[in-house]
Amino acid sequence: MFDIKWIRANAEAFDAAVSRRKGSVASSVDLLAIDNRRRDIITRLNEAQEQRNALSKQIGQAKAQKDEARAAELMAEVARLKAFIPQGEADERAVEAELHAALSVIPNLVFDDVPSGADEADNVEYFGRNGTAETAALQRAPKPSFSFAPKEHYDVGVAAREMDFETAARISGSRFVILKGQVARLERALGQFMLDLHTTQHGYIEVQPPLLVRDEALFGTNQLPKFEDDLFFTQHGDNRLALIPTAEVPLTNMVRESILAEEELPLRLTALTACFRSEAGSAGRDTRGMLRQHQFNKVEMVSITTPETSVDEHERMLGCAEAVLQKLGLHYRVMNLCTGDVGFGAKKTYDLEVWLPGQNTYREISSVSVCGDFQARRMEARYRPAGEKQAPRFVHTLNGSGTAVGRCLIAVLENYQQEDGSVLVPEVLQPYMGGLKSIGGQG
RNA sequence: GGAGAGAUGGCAGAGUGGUCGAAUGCACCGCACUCGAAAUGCGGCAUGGGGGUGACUCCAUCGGGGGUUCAAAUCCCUCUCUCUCCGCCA
Repeated sequence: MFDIKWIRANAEAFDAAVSRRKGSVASSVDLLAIDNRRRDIITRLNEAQEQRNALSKQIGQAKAQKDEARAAELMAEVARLKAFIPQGEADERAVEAELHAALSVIPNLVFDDVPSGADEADNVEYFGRNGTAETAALQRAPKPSFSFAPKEHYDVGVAAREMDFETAARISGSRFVILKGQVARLERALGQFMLDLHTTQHGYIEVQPPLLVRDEALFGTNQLPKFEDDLFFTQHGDNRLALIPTAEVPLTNMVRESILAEEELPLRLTALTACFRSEAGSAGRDTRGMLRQHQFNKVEMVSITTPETSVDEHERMLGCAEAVLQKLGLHYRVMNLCTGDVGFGAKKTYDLEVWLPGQNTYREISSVSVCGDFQARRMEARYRPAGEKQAPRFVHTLNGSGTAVGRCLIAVLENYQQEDGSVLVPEVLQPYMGGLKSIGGQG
């Protein structure tokens, strides 16, 4: 959400930055035209209100002195203004709504170090600050090699038995899955492992948030008004609640309409929740297997920071997500998303793409974004800087998956599969699996 | 689901139609007193918007929205939320 005053003062910079965004048609000329109308209406309305207030005050004084004649005279005078004020108020409401609607659909401006590009093909691999392909490789597992042709996750022996799409479809339709037995337990182990890692090693506070949220919360994290079609809604009476598409929504909105003390920042929150997405517009894509589901589990991280620290926090959060894959021994790469691929609310996004040998490709498993004050403005989330009499400032918000549990399950199944259809359990998950070193083996 | 009460500044809490953006207390900041601190005294301390180079000034805001009135924290409608009691329930 943009500040119209900032656009007014930085019109050229705004237009230049907006033009880097694919398909964005916002122009400062149009916005400032609305703003000029708005200010004109406000100025005239304020003048009329000022007169009314002054006269009303005199009426009060006249009545206090029992001067009814004088009061009646003044009341007649102020009656003239009555014709204008309600109209002026209505005009102001209309033009404020118009401006708000126009500003609501403008995507965030990206940082200068976001590469220009049209789509994901133009994303640039990232090796960390001052990092290189060599230094990054030292921290990451290499691509696994196989003495047989690795299968896709749904064909790996144990998964073929315990991943049930047919039954799920009978109950709920396409893009749902039922996990059973050891595969279900492995999924649970992954979620527990990630949550424990972030809470004990990375300083995040564990949260169990609501999974159903209001429109206002969705506006705060930019799902509304532009991306309503991607959501599922529940209906009760005349009201609706949305099923969260990501825990980013409730976690980030925890600070909405509040003024935090600077000492409370950074505020780091994490949650393991189910996520629900309609996947409108992706019909026919990734239809086999559980890569793209209407419902999936995800561990989400959210950080609320001061403006000065958000960029560093972004790198830190990327490291938190990477730690998950490093400890699981999964090969991956990090992509700095180009202007055409960065999400609506982000100033910059890193995607973690895990290697899937069965598909012989990298697939997104985590997305880590820094949003600046974009969401904070939509939520009215501020903090009061330490020190004397400082005015509140908007916080900065960041969010990242750490990581998508369902997709991580796929990665484990494909990367740790054995020729006999069994799957080795990564060492860090074994405590969560009752010490099992492998699942789906004979006996 | 039924009945009732309520929502006021960072917090607590007055204020039931006119000079109220709002008493008082706490917290916080500054100054005085003090070797220093505590205590005490004095002063300051909401948010958003319009206008002005500026000192400054005007408008709006007492949970959200709408209305009555010359004038609304105060009256009416509505929504949201909180609390109490009853019922039901994981």
